[in-house]
Amino acid sequence: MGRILKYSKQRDLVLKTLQENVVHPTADFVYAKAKEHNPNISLATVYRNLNQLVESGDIKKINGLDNMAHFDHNTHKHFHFICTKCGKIFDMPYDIVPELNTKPAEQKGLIIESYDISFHGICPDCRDNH
Amino acid sequence: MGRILKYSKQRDLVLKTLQENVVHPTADFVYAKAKEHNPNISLATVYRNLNQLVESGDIKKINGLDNMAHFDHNTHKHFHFICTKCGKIFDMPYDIVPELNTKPAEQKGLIIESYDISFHGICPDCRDNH
DNA sequence: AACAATAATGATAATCATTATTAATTTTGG
DNA sequence: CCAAAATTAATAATGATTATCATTATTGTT
Repeated sequence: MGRILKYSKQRDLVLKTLQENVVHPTADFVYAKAKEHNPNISLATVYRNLNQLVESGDIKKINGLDNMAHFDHNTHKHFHFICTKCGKIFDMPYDIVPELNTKPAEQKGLIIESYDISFHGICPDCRDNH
Repeated sequence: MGRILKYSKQRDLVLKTLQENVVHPTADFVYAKAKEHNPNISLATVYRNLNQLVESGDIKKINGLDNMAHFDHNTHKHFHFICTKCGKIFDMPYDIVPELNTKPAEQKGLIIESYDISFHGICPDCRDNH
């Protein structure tokens, strides 16, 4: 079981930093932003708290975009669109995908509990600015 | 542009190793298997050739499962099911997902070029062997 | 308010997957 | 066979993330 969490200003700051940034930042970005409010905060503390917040379900981790983990304060079910030019991440509504036919999976004996979708393409900025 | 590829026994071995293993192995696994046929092959050579084969479209790279890249000799369009217990990866047919409604994305100015879906759940083995 | 138990921090070392470097070898076309 | 260029093996380097550890902060209880 996870150990009992005690309050900490740093964890609070990490969470607020994530919530105040619409982007889907990396640990490094959160570290830089958090430092503006607490110059003494350590990178390890940011990593530790991000992981704890993921563990507790307060935020989500996004893997596989580049070689860094990104973090998302939006815990509602949704998907992501990643621009293949600039790498920025956009949210996509959950209902873009209709009900799936899980029969083929069930026939194989697979029990589907969830699914993630990542869309790839070009964002408005990269389309317009050539 | 990519440079001209010359034949190499090692690249051949890496590709064959991938094709002969139904699993979706990591570079480490390919390295271990390839070593059985060529004990002198280097890990860097395996990485280099895996990346070249991805580049040339002969294989695909799967990111975001764990902290390691997995490789897939199946270049047909398909999705993946990852068992949350054992981590094994299973193929899912492409037609499990019906046509998507891309209107919401287009209204935001996003141009969708492709999408990946990863299913998560329990595989038959992990379900049966409790 | 002081105490004891334990979680959290900051600083930094360690880890681990992947990539870069480089001298020697292999491939390929002429 | 030759020369140009790609490939290799071995290993160092990189970069994100995690572990370690002495010190500090939090929390519940006297």
